[in-house]
Amino acid sequence: MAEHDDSRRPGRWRSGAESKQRILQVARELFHQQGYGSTTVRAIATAAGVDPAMVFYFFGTKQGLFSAVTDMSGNVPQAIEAIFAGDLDTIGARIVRTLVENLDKSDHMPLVMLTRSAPTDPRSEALLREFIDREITGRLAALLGTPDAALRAAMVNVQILGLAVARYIARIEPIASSSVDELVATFGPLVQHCLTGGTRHVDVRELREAE
Amino acid sequence: MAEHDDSRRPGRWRSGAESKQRILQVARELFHQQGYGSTTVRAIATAAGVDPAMVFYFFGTKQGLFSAVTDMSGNVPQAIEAIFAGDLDTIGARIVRTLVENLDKSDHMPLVMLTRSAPTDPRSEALLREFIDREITGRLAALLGTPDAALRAAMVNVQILGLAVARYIARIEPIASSSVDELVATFGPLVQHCLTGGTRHVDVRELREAE
DNA sequence: CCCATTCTTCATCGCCCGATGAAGAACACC
DNA sequence: GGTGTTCTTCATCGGGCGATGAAGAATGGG
Repeated sequence: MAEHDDSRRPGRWRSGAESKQRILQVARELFHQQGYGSTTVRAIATAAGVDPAMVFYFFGTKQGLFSAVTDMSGNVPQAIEAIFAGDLDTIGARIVRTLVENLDKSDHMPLVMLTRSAPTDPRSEALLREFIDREITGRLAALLGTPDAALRAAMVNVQILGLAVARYIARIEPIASSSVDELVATFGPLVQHCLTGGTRHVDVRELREAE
Repeated sequence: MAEHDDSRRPGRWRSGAESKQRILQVARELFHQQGYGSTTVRAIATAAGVDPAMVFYFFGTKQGLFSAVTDMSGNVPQAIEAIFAGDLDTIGARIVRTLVENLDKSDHMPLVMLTRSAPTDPRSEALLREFIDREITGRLAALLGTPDAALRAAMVNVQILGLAVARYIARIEPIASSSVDELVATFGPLVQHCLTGGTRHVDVRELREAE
């Protein structure tokens, strides 16, 4: 991006759809890096080689652009689908691998974007909560079927959020510069333990009436 | 806060130190709730019943105020000290309890404040990283003394960050509305497992040459 | 009583923000 | 070749931001 000079004159330049795509792509990147509040429409427009007014022409408001960007209709649900396809014994590693691989691509995967925006933007906070509830907690709870499923899913959520923040936001070592395989080796078993590990402190009566 | 009306006239009103304290207190609260970028000096001043210029009079810049607020010279290190005082077998529960109790007080404890600000403020990101490195990773690594200590400490960091984000930022259920005891019961053993659990994938040779 | 110091207010500056509205340039169609 | 639609630019508005500087009011010391 950023080759937007050479004497632009008014009038039709690109197919419109192309400009829209450029804006979307740059917006994804900047929102991903800086979150909603700290990303300005003008910065997006400049980086996309486009007049700021075009952003409003295509998306109405800044929030409209953000909604278009955080819209989860891409292939992300597909990746999530693949997690729950395999067997339960190795789902921990699959969760960690899918998470880190998708986040490393830095392309879309709105989770980091939302996590970055949630602290300052109430809308993002709600979106993040809904996303996790729907795509993680819900599916995990359904998969497990045990009465402590909600609790186990919550533990996995903590792993996911902690991993995302440690690697991509706070950039804590050695998490930040570990390879995907190393992270899977470290946190895969941990997540697995959260889901299918010993009953820990769970009341036996609850388990009995569930099976 | 917010009773700042009744015909204020220019001149000396409070002891100065009192105004400074009011500003600090309100700033702590707002930074804690909204992070650095989304909290305005004007909002702090208004909430403290004070002219915005006073903030700059006392603290120079907005960043100066933030530094004063995030200064870790209070009793927080003391709370951390208590964690490492007890024995290693129950340190997991102590970590979780201390973390949640301090965060619930919402008074200072800059960890959430920094976590909220880190996504948008590079300074906060650095501060957060340094804080965790110094107060958590360093101490844990020294306490364990094993070659995989850094890795285990990193796992604990993920737990801490994940717990903080899930409970205080994304507000994911049932983490957000659990009691302290419930969280300790759930995550204490998990943290303990990270620190003193089975060797998992760790090479046996490394463990041998450490003991 | 005066004066220096400390605290407080006010007016304002310059900047960047999100957003609007009009006007112009390239195209498509007939 | 005119005509209407689509895309693009430009100028601008209103507003909030961080920050500054001067001036005014309470205080305390001599």
